Amino acid sequence: MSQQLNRGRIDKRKDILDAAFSAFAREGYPQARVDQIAAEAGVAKATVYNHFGDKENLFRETIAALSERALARNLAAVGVLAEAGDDLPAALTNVGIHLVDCYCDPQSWALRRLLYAETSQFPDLLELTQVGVAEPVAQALADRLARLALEGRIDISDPALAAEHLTALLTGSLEARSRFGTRRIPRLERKAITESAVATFLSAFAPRS
Amino acid sequence: MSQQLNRGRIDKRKDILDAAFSAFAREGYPQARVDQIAAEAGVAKATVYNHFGDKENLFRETIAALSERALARNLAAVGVLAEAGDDLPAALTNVGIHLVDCYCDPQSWALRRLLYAETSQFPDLLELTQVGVAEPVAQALADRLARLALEGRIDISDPALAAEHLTALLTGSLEARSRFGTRRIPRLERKAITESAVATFLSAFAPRS
Amino acid sequence: MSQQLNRGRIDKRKDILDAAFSAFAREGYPQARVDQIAAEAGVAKATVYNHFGDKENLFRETIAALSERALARNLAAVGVLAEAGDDLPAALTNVGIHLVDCYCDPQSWALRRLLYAETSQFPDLLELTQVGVAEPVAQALADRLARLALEGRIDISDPALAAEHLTALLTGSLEARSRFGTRRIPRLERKAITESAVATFLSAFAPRS
Amino acid sequence: MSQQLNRGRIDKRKDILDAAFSAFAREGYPQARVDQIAAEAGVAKATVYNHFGDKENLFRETIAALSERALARNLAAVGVLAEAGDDLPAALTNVGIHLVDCYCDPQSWALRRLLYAETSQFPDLLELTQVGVAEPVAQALADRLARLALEGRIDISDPALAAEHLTALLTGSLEARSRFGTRRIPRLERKAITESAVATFLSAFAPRS
DNA sequence: CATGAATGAGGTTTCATTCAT
DNA sequence: AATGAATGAAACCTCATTCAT
Repeated sequence: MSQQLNRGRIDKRKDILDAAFSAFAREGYPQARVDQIAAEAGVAKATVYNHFGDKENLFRETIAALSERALARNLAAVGVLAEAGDDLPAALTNVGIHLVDCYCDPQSWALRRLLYAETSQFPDLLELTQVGVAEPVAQALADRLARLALEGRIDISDPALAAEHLTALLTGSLEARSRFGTRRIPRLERKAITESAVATFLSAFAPRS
Repeated sequence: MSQQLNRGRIDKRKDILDAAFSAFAREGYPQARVDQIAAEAGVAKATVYNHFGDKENLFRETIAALSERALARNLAAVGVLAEAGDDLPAALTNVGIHLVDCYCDPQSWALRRLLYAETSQFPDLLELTQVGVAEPVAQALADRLARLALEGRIDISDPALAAEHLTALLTGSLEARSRFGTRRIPRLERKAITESAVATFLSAFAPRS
Repeated sequence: MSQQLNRGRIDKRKDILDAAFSAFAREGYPQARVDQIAAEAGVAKATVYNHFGDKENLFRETIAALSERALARNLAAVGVLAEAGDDLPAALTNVGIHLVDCYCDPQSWALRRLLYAETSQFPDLLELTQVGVAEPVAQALADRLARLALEGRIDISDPALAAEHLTALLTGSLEARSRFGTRRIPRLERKAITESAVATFLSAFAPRS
Repeated sequence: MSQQLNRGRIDKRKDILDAAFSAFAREGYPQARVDQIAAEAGVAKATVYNHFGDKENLFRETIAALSERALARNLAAVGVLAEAGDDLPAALTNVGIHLVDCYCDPQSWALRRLLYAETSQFPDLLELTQVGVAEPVAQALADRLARLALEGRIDISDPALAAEHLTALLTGSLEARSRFGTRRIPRLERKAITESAVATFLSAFAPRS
């Protein structure tokens, strides 16, 4: 079997996953129809079953792929804090904007919606994303804040808590403002949200001179 | 027409709504079966249809009932801030605990999960809860904070923003900690969350003496 | 119980029968809904059952009422031949027009459609209308033609057969032309049909001078 | 793809159509149950839906198949008039018998009953059979009669009208005699009907010597 | 491996009918 | 006698899944 053929197979697998994501995001897990996924992927229904066994497993793999992507994007966002120059508010605002962008990404909303919806049916997926995405990101953010604290640029005793609060301030209003991911928040509004969140955060954690 | 009869009707309607909530919360809208709702309510399937027309409308009315209850509970929680004595941190902690309790109420989680899941199918329900629950509660909290600001006890220029941030700090970590409402957060943990949120909030908005 | 009350009951019964006819004619027997009949009659569904026992019997009584009316109308139509003056073609045309009008009456079409449709389910109704409507009318027409034959004005040996042929010539094209009673045939077209039918009939049965 | 496979598909489709015709003819459209059709065809219910989409379309295709067959049979019947020898009455009687046979064919009755019954629900089917069956047959018969008129063997000025009248005389009494297709008319009776119809027709349209 | 056809299980909804008042 | 509420039976249709090719 030539690489050509393998590529073909892999491509087909990817097509199915893409179609599955699209369908699950649009309709939710129970309402998404395997027929439609197959059609959208341009393959026969049975091919979907050949590749993924059953609908449940197709869902699991779809979620796993989304999680992987979400982790990478969020870590990258947190990473921009590494290059914090002298201007701390600007650096925090910068990372904040990236985090908010991640949070507002359509795929992120789709993932969150699916997790919310299928929490009772697939408790393990929740575990997966908590352990595999949320916690590493929180940890990474806490690490960065700890570094800033060590440098005396902010005054926090519990980096994990500070990270939690920063995240809360950044994302707390997005659910309502984006109507659960239904509405796209304009860039300027996102910027304002971020800036006020960072302002409050710095007010609370600014080092006492 | 005896009161007996009317009572019977009302009770039956309520039984169905209760069973519907239970089923929707447990299985989600698409997976909840009308058969099962009827059985759990102790009525014939057709009776459900006599009262509610179809499954969709039954869902709508279930959500509406939940929203009404959620609004009342949240407004009551915010209301405890009215009796703020001299001890502002204590008063904020008190209201915080009540708000966190509302947020963690199983019915609240069920409502949120259903809204998340059915956002695309029922955009109007989302609107309903935003306008009918979230906004009034945010408004009430902002009003209270404005009063405190007028009294010079906190230093905020934008009460709505302060309310948003307070709420974010209080509830931001609940999603992860309760595993989307799947796990019950112990009272002590809820207290700690509230206290740290209030501490950060006061740090940020304490009046400069 | 005053006559007033009896009248009320009778009226209610008649209302139900009218509504039933309307529904059956519009939807056919299986598709007509008892709910709708009750609603259209302005009574409760149970009242329909109090009066008529069940849907089947309601149908039977509706058909019986229609048949009665159809018989009366058709006999009246044939009756106009009694006053045949000197002008035989005119007299035949006159009776022909009346017969065609009867045949094209919306209620007649409704009755025929219902009988056609429910022939297998209600063979007795068919019998009823054959014996109770079609045969008496055919007989009456045959009698009139026999009288004309005796008077030497037409040359027929078998009056029943002549009646059959006259009826066939008059009504044979109505099914197609009215699209099974769906389309209203204009008066002028009905007149032309009648005249050509009578012309052919007289051509065939004119006495050889 | 072997012929075996294609054959299988076609046969299954035909089986379903046969079963559908049988059920519709027996019970009428609304009372015919898709379950039963599937069972009678020896396939699963879903297979019926795979092939025909829904019950309504299955009905449409059933009617279309019946119409096609009816057209062929009727045109063949009219065709026998082409071979009219010297004996005109015999030729007309011959075609008459064939037309009556067509009319009395159980499938013809079933088709007529279904059309009568579903005229309001499926006006297009009526149109289909009028334009696709009744009119071509009438036209063909009129053509034949026109030819005979040209040859001076009958005296008609309007062939279409003559065809209409001949048809009416032939079929006018069949509805009543066969009890709407419920009773089988014996061959001898059919012969007598035909002969008397032809006799009357010829009486009316015999050329004046 | 990919596919088209087939299927069994099950879900929503409707409707004729009855019961208590 | 009249009604509003309740019900059981059943119908149409869908969908995840398998099988033969």
